[in-house]
Amino acid sequence: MAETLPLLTGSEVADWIRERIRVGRFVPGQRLVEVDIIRQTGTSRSKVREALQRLEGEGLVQIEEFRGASVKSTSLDEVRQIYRARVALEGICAADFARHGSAEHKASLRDLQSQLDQCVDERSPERFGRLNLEWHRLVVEGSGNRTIAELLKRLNVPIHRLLFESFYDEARLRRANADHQRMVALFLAGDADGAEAAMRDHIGDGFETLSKIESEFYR
Amino acid sequence: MAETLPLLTGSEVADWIRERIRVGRFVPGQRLVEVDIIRQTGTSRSKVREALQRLEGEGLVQIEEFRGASVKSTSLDEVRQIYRARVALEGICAADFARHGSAEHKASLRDLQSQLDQCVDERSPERFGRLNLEWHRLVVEGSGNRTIAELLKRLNVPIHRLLFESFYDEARLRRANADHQRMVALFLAGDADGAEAAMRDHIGDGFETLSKIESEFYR
DNA sequence: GCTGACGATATTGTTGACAATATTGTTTGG
DNA sequence: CCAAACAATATTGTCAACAATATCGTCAGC
Repeated sequence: MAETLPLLTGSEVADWIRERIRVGRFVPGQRLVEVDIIRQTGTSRSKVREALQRLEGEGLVQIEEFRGASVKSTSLDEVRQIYRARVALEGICAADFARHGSAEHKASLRDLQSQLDQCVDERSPERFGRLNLEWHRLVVEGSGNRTIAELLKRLNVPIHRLLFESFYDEARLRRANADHQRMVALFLAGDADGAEAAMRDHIGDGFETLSKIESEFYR
Repeated sequence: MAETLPLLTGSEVADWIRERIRVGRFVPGQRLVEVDIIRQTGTSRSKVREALQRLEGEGLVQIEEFRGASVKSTSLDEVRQIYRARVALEGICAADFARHGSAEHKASLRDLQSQLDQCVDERSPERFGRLNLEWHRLVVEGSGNRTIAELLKRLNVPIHRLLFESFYDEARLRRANADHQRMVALFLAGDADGAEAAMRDHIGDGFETLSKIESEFYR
């Protein structure tokens, strides 16, 4: 069960830690003690230190002198800022995807959408959450902008768990899926402005829902 | 002249390297040999290695095993992607600044604009370039979104020198300043949609100019 | 003269020991 | 019992030595 595989490079250790933060195995505020990570990953200290420095560069952990690394906590206002960035970036990706996206990408998205439609009827918010991530990732990929894709990947790490929480509200789930359906139609029609506006509304809505959730997520 | 001051922390060494990349003292493709940086900064090897790993996390350098770090070069297509991200992010900052920006921030921007106006008559593209950076930074700061500010700071590092080059074209400089003047008016009037549209056009124009410049910048 | 093999040097990767600091536990005086 | 001073431990920061690999120069053979 526990993945105590021996990791090789410092970058892989960073991936390992990032993933654990993403899924909530390491929670905000938690201290990341070097020895513990060495035990769990089977790597050397220099690799762990390298990984932690990398993650600090990404803004995911903070390092205090002689006190070590800890998972950075995210305030509600920071979540708002992240969503504002998402509105801007995914909005423009939606426009670019509608305008320049390949027929293959658009077909993939349409297929994915039909899977999402099933989830709504089956009442499986977990699965919906996963497919939802994939849906958004596909749009960004289809826009052909890897720079923005990278920015979004980083932005999403701190809010990953929140995203899933929001889909336990079924009304929100249904509304989100309706947005998705509408956007798929706009993508296929090549309506860039319409797709961008719809994406911005959709993500804006997402934050509205999120900010109302009772959560001990914030500091 | 040469700043061979002894730097203390690894993070400071990273700042030192990043600044030298930004201003073109380290050019794309150039190898960053640890010993050289140790000599120039007066720090130890572990600090330098820490700095380089951090910078790789930021995507500014690439590290190959047993071949060390080198400044990552930027293709024209990557510049395009960066500009697409800027269009999105600075656009939304413009809207937020027009909507929620403080009177103080708006006054500061108006003052800065008058300095820029002087530059146009004085024909000093270097000074215009510096003030232009400050102008954009001020808008983002005024929007109150530090997350986006951080993203933009990173995005701008690889294109910093290109930005200055574009203002040696006087027509471009005059057009840019006219854009700025128009936007300042929109900010003061609180016209969020107008400000966003203007910012997007302005930055889009910037890329158009850039992509026409003959430059050995790209790989 | 050219090419490929070989060795010398340069550069980076890794490990371990030690120093500096923080954290925790204990004792002592009130 | 509480609090402050002190001691013990844990944790991180730093450095230097060594190993692994790449790069460069040299030379033999054709």
